[in-house]
Amino acid sequence: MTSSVPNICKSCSLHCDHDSFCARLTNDELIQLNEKSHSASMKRGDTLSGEALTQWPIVAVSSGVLSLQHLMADGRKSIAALYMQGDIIDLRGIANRNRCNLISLGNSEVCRLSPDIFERVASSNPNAQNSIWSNLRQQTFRAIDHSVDMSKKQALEKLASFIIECNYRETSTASGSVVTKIPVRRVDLAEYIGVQPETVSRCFKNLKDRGVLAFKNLSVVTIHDVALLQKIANGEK
Amino acid sequence: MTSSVPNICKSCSLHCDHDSFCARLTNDELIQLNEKSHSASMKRGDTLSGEALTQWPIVAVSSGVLSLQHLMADGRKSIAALYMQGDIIDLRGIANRNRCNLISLGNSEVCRLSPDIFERVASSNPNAQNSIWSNLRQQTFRAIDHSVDMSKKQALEKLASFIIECNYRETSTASGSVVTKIPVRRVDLAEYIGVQPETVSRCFKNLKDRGVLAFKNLSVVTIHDVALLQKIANGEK
DNA sequence: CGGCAAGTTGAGCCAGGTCAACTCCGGTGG
DNA sequence: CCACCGGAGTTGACCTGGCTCAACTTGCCG
Repeated sequence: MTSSVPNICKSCSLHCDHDSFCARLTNDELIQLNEKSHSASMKRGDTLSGEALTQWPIVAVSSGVLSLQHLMADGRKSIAALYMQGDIIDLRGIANRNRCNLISLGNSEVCRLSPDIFERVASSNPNAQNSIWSNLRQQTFRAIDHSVDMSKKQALEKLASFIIECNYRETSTASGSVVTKIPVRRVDLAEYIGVQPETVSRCFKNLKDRGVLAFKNLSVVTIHDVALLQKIANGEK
Repeated sequence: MTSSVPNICKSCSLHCDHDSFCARLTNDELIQLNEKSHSASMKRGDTLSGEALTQWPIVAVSSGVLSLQHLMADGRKSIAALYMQGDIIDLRGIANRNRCNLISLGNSEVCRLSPDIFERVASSNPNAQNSIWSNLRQQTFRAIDHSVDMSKKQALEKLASFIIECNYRETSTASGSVVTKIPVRRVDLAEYIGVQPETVSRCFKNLKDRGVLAFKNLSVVTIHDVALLQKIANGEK
């Protein structure tokens, strides 16, 4: 049996990107996993929830941005987490907790992995296991940092943190780049950092007026004063 | 070689509690891990940070409550996460992110595991690995839920969520018990839910006045109306 | 029975929520 | 090519929940 990379994986960032999960698999493992998995394109608003998540609770993000959304009884909506390229969303066991949906915030490519094969590969391939573990830990740290941001920071500080986070998480061609893409709409950003869209707008204006950053367009900003942005995010002045 | 459980483990909740990590180890594994680990008692304010965490980034909580604290530039302090009995705190890789400390909020017993042995056991014992994974996922979900609570809820709702979370995480003798221990001081609670101590006090008063709960003493409450508490936590009325 | 830390209560103030009006922009059809 | 439309983002005016600061009460330990 010749084992060659499945076609669909050849062009997938999860396979091409050196330190993501799929890149660590042997060809055989990749084939097995691929056979039992579904890859899918999603567009803004497409949702995975309920049944779909119970049966296929593991989703790998190849491109785009997904959000985990919670809905409160009175209709307040909030984005609990953002997932981007390389994240492996493992929602097994979340059913015990609050109901929530996985919603794409734009065009995105995902791969819905078979839990069985995923688990099997994870325990037989330590290299792959490390990758998963490290990604999961990163998600935990991100969630923890985010909850700190949400609990103590004020709006401007939250926005600054968010921009820095965007810059940091960008599939950084040149890391430390000062041109950063804001990969979500204003209203999604607002839901993620827990303020109103109006407030986001005002805070962006504030940063622009102070010369901290400039807009190329709505979704691309140039950071003129990284140090100051970091100070703001960290609560100085 | 006779393999018997190390003395120190015999009385440790991590070993006795059926579904926690240590309980899943073979005696040999337990002995190996124990040899290279330090167990320690901590009291209120005792801190693990910097060097100590870099070299020994994995801490298992046997009893008590630990907190992960972030400090902002202007002195605002905030508790990012609470760890209780059975949690395995794996801080490997957190150094890339914000500096933070692990601080005990009262008397607690911890076991600082050797990363090497921990990793080795995890990959050779799938049963143990499952336990670790599941705990880490729970931590992630908790952090995500918490960040939702922080970002969109108001003080009363946060407090209600916190009480429910306490009740849920209690090493529940009888689950669903309406008597719940608040395992932290008011000021720590306030830092965790991101409000001022004064506000915590006012919200507790509110819940008491409405008959939702009653105090046995400062740290033990009886929930008289679980349904209402849940509604409040979820933002109804 | 002090003495101190922890928690509570009160009064005033401000960051950000709310609501409404307005602008901007891309798509569509006459 | 322009007029129109609808959704996204912005701006302004007002209001309120929770922060602040200060005084007071309670509980715990020697």
